[in-house]
Amino acid sequence: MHIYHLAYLYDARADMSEITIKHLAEKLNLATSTVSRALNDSHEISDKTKKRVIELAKALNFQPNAYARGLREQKSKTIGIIVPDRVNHFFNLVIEGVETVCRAHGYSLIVYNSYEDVAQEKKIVYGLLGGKVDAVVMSLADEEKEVEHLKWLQERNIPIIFFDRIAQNVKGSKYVTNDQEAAYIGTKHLLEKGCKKTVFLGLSNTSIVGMARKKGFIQAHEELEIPLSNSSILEFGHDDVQNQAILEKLFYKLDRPDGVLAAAEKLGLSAYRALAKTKIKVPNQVKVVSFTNMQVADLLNPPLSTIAQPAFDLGSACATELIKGLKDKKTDFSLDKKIIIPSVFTARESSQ
Amino acid sequence: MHIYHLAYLYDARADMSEITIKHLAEKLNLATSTVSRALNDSHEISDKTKKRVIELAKALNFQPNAYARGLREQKSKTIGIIVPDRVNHFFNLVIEGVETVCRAHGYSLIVYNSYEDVAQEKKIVYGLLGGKVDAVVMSLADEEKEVEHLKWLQERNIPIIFFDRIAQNVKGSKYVTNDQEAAYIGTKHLLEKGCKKTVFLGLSNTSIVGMARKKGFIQAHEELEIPLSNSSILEFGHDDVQNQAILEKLFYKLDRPDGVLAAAEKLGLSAYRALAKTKIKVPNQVKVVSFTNMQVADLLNPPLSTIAQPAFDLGSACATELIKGLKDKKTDFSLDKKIIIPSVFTARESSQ
DNA sequence: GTGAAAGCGCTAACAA
DNA sequence: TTGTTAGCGCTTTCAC
Repeated sequence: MHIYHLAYLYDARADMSEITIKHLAEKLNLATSTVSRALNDSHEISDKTKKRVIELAKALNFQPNAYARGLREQKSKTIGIIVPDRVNHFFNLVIEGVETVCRAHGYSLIVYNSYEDVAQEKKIVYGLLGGKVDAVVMSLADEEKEVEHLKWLQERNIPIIFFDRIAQNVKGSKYVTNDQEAAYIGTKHLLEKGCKKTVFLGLSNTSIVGMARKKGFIQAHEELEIPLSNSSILEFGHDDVQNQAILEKLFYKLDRPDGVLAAAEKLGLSAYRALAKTKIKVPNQVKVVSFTNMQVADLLNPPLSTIAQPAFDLGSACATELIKGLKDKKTDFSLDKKIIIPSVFTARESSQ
Repeated sequence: MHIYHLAYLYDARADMSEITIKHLAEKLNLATSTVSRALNDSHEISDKTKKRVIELAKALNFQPNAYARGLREQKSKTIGIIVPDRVNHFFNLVIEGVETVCRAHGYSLIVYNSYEDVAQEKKIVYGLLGGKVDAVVMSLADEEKEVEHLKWLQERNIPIIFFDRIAQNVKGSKYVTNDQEAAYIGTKHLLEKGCKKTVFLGLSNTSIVGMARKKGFIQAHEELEIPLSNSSILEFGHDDVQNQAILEKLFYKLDRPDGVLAAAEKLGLSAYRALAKTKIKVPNQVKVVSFTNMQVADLLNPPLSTIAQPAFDLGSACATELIKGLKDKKTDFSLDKKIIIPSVFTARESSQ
């Protein structure tokens, strides 16, 4: 009775569950090792056997168990990407670039979201040690306070490639855009168009990206010998409503700025909303240049000049180096180098 | 002092690639099974031993090997989500909703992108059989031509929950928004605002979502007894440039439409661009309602009325049901049911 | 050209 | 309460 019950379960399992190499081997009267070799196109297996094996595998839709293979091989053919904000369009484009290269080389990609939180980032990184990924592409969660978890990962021979918010105190390949130069170009645009009072809108985190952009803003003023007051560099938090309120106040003032460089998309939009809301007709008198990747900058009126990062290219460049290195196994990923990919500045003038 | 001891142990293992349960067991003079049980907080292990084990594990930053565990347990504590377009903002919000619930329950999430391509989707699904995920949340790649791969997955006891572009011929839980109703409301808005000649802009795929929106458009006209000509239902491909050209032509005509319902964000934007480009001053005479999740609709002029899907909620609802079912192991995921979460219609009027 | 057997790291049934 | 052992599915020596 008990036996029948078990037999029944076994049969049910046999049809319903997964096909393994062992099942194939039994059906074909071969050893599992032979089947494995045949499926991996080993040269020591006869063409005839290979054909038999592959045919049956296809017919039964055999899929190798990723975990068994990963355990045995000690690698996963998977790379991980850690971004600070999964919903952000910029990072999505980077991810798409990475994924495209991965797919082309038979790698899988797992996306992790650090929510701009170092604690979360650490959790992700240490979890990665479970062998889930062979390598990591990442943009830091926030200000670079802690790096032990990154060094730890590298010591475990899991290479890291950094992009955008790169680490300063960890060696490795770093892919960035020309943030300072781009901010410089954007600011010069404002100044050359006649802006007399420009402001820089930055997020209050001390991210390397924000710093670079601020430097570019200052650099342009210095070069054109235009004095900058303290009130020209503004810092904002993450609360959009509050930010907009501050900006509205700014634009209501009589000595309001006539040129704005926004170092983040959300700040550019907040500035734009604040301008739109000012009842006195200032919008057209204030030029805005914003770092952004949004697809609708050309639809706004007055138009928003933009600095767009080459996100997709950034991602595919990272992945290309990574996978190449993973394959030849000779690459030294701790080599410190920086690759700069230029942003695209688009000036848009009001038609009115 | 104790700490120093642990640090010493750490150094001793520093060159070894990874810490395993076996390493811990040796250091502690315990069996691997004891260590395993201690780490999993088994009740049959003494508190003292537990403490010793957990302390060392922490000090060495032990991380269990995900592949070994997955292989042994035959489950991965991971769920997969398959979306047609990873870069699309709507799907990103859904993903965020799913991820939030997953994290809260200790599940990992892997995102797969089908690129709106059924062949790609099949590849993903069959690859999933490798045991990488315990369950799947998905929105179909395209028109529902093929479903064997989905049924296959279900037969392998991997539950699927559908959302947005749901399957008609596969049983299961289906989470959707009220597309027909939302389109109906949007269209009625246009008609009540006095539009005499309305057009529906849809993508030419036959997705269930597009169909429902089209139905809503027609329903509103029928209800208000306003006749619809053939030329009122327009279908577009995926080439934005070409779409915009077609729309420009449309708006240049003397008998141009004065109301537009766009069933996809990209079409709404193309229509908007086309309107902005027409030299004759038509923009303000044409009202546009678009399905969209973009964050800047309020910045446009003339304003764009929008129908936004509750993407995050959709995602978290799917994940909640899924994980609950995975946990109690009693849920029948082949039960056919539909959960409708309402969209949000926002009417925006021109201030001019 | 093919088979037998070991072992990747983990958990659980069974022993003690 | 702890130890011994088997085995998840796969690849890879080492035999033959």
